[in-house]
Amino acid sequence: MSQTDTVSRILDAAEVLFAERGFTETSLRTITSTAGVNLAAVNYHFGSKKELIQAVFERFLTPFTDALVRELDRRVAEGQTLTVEGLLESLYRVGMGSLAEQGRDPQRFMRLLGLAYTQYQGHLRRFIVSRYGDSYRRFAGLLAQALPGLDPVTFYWRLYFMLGATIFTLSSYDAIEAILREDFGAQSSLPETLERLVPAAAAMLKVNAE
Amino acid sequence: MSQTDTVSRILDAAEVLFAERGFTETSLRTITSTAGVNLAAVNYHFGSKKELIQAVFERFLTPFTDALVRELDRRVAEGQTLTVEGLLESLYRVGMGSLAEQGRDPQRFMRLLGLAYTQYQGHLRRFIVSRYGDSYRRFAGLLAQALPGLDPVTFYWRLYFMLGATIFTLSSYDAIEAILREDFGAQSSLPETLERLVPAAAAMLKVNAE
DNA sequence: CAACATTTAAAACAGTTGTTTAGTACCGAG
DNA sequence: CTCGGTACTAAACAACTGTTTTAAATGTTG
Repeated sequence: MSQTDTVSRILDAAEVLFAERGFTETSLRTITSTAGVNLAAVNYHFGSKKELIQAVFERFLTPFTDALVRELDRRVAEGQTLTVEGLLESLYRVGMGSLAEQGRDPQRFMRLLGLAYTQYQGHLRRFIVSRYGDSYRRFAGLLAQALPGLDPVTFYWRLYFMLGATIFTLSSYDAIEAILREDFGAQSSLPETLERLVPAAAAMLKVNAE
Repeated sequence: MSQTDTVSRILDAAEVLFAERGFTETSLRTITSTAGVNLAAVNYHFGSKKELIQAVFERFLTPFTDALVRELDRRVAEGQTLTVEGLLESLYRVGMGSLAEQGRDPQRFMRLLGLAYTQYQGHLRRFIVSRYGDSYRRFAGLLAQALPGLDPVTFYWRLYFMLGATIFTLSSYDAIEAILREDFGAQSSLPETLERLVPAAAAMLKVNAE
């Protein structure tokens, strides 16, 4: 079993288990046994549980943010006028795309993002902000440009409202979808939900703007 | 030290610590030592840690939902026409009020609600749904009435978008407020944030309605 | 092939977890 | 005063936590 094999087997197992139960609720023994590797392999390859958690996030935040920034750069270079809806669509489409490429589950990604925000793990938030803050500000800046006439403080609160709606909904996607299917018999896919989210979030951002 | 004293001291400490760090990250020893009571008192009075968690939620969800339902009943009985904005205002005002009455911190309440949704505690979600599902449906029903012409599935997704924006934002209120204060020097209070949230959430709910 | 560094393995480590047990202090009723 | 039950406490319990150590296996390079 080569190194990359063990490392990625650990990451795969950790990603799934963390998303399912959270960080503290997932022991290294659970991770290594479902990954089929030795317990000590985690500390050997990653150093500590903390660093394993960060590695899990890094593995799918990096391709995502890279793809997002590339997409934004492309659209700006082409001289496109970027609307609020267009930017949200880019965000969601790139998110789906960059994950689907790797055969990764987008909902798992969202559950992890939700955990990163709510859990008591100072190191994680610090890690994410320091590593991906630039991409975040790039997106936020373009979104602010598409919303002229909005004072900055209001804009940023709404940005958080939007993030909340997105992360919260998608991280509980399975549960919500199950409830709606039971009550209305109507099943909806993740892309459909994002199609509902774009105009709703855009409307929220645009109140009193322009 | 009377029973009620010990019980409520435990609940007070648990509420603060759970909101701060989460459930698994808070040990019974931390709770009992900050409460100034014996370790075994938790299991004696509550049975288990699980039941302590539920008791913490019960203690402030019950007055909140009771007050909300009373308020909704009152407004319906008076024959008021309930708008989306009016309903959201009721929700937020009652939330603030019923907590302020008891001298409880509303943000802590929100952090706990956020945890209930994101943490891996099946028993908690089940407990909350079975205990407070009726009040939830009462509010959702009135909100749906205020949004005629919206198909039920779209309505429910938007309801979750709204919940997400609310819970996510308010549960990270301190962190967000700190960032905005640093970047813009503008400090905002919780009521101000709710005043921003009402029109934004209402706009999101109302897209294409009526 | 030999020598080296990398990787895996089993076992032990020290610390923490929630829970239980056994016993003590208390307090009002008979 | 004594009894019966409630409230509390100290101590121990067994299980589990992340991490480290020691040794064996493996692969790579000269």
